[in-house]
Amino acid sequence: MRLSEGVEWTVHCCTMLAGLPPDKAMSAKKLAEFFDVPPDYLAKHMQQMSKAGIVQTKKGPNGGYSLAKPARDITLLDMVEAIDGRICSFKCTEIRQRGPSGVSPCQYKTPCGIARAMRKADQVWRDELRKTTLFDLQMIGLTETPPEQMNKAITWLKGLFK
Amino acid sequence: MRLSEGVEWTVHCCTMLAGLPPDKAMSAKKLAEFFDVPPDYLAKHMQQMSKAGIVQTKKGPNGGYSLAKPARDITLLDMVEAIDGRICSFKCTEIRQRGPSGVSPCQYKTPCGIARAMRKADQVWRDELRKTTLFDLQMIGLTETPPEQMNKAITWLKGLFK
DNA sequence: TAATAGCGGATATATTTTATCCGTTATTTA
DNA sequence: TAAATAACGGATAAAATATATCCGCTATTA
Ligand code: SF4
Ligand code: SF4
Repeated sequence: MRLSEGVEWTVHCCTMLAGLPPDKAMSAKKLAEFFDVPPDYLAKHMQQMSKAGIVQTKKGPNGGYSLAKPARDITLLDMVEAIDGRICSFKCTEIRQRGPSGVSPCQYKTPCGIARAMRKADQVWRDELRKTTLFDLQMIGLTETPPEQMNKAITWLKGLFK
Repeated sequence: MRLSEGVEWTVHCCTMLAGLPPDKAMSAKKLAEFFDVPPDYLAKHMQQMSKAGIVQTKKGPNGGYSLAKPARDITLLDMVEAIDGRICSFKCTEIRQRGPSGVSPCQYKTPCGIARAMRKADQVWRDELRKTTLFDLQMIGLTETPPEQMNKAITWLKGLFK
């Protein structure tokens, strides 16, 4: 019951992209360098973000990733689901149909109470994630990032786009 | 991001125990037989339920598991946490401290916005699971279980306690 | 035309989940 | 009192999943 670490990576990447000058893109390689994570693996994750329509891509030199839409229109749920999918965290293996008391599948009309409660909880979890947008995260980052880190990051970015 | 199947098993087992005649217990072996799951593995899970104080145990012949408290006082969350633990589904690896912009750990005073939003979502998920009790599940089971299955189950249980 | 960059598929490695086994202690029944 | 039952804990083993790398391909830019 744990989110893949790719979620942490890609959300950070999107926050980075949200702060980029307009019309600028950042390659997976550079993102990986900035966050000190495995470049090829991060690239895989970013490709999922691309397929999910969260980021857009540009090939070739000076290409890379940029947001596909305004940060206000990208929710934390969008990013989580792009990496970890939309399937409910509870997977019913229908054990009620097995064993000495099992009867034919057609007699089970509805998902049982257990599955319903689990799905409801999964739903409220997703609803909560939907409330936070990338814009929110960007604002929090801008106000809470230690000044020293902010300066270092800006310097590093200037070197990138010089 | 998936709950272990032990959750499904043990919740079913607890529902079974909730329906048992008072002063009766059911062994892991019998529970496994009823639900057609691996006996040793189910036993491991039931031991976790025991450690969590959800079920009580009795050794020796005619021993086994029974509820440690009224079904109304056992929540779905209790059972989920007994198996899958209480740690938040989002694990932050502190990548903000790495790479060319990282600064010393003491400069990060609060968990960042990402971690906070994730923990909040985790919280509402647990809050929702807390709303359903074993008693609720028992009632739903009693009203929704197909009659044929109910009869088979009762017959099987009579054989057990004859 | 050379270098860059995303993409998809194949593969390797690590970690976690699932499952089994065994020796121990406690309890009941015969 | 002996034999059977059952929980418990620890040690593995097997399977599945998550993590990570690599390669050839196409598109784009300078
Ligand atoms: S009773 Fe619910 S959780 Fe159990 S097997 Fe059926 S659908 Fe799954
Ligand atoms: S910014 Fe948040 S998610 Fe990212 S490393 Fe720090 S605490 Fe973790």
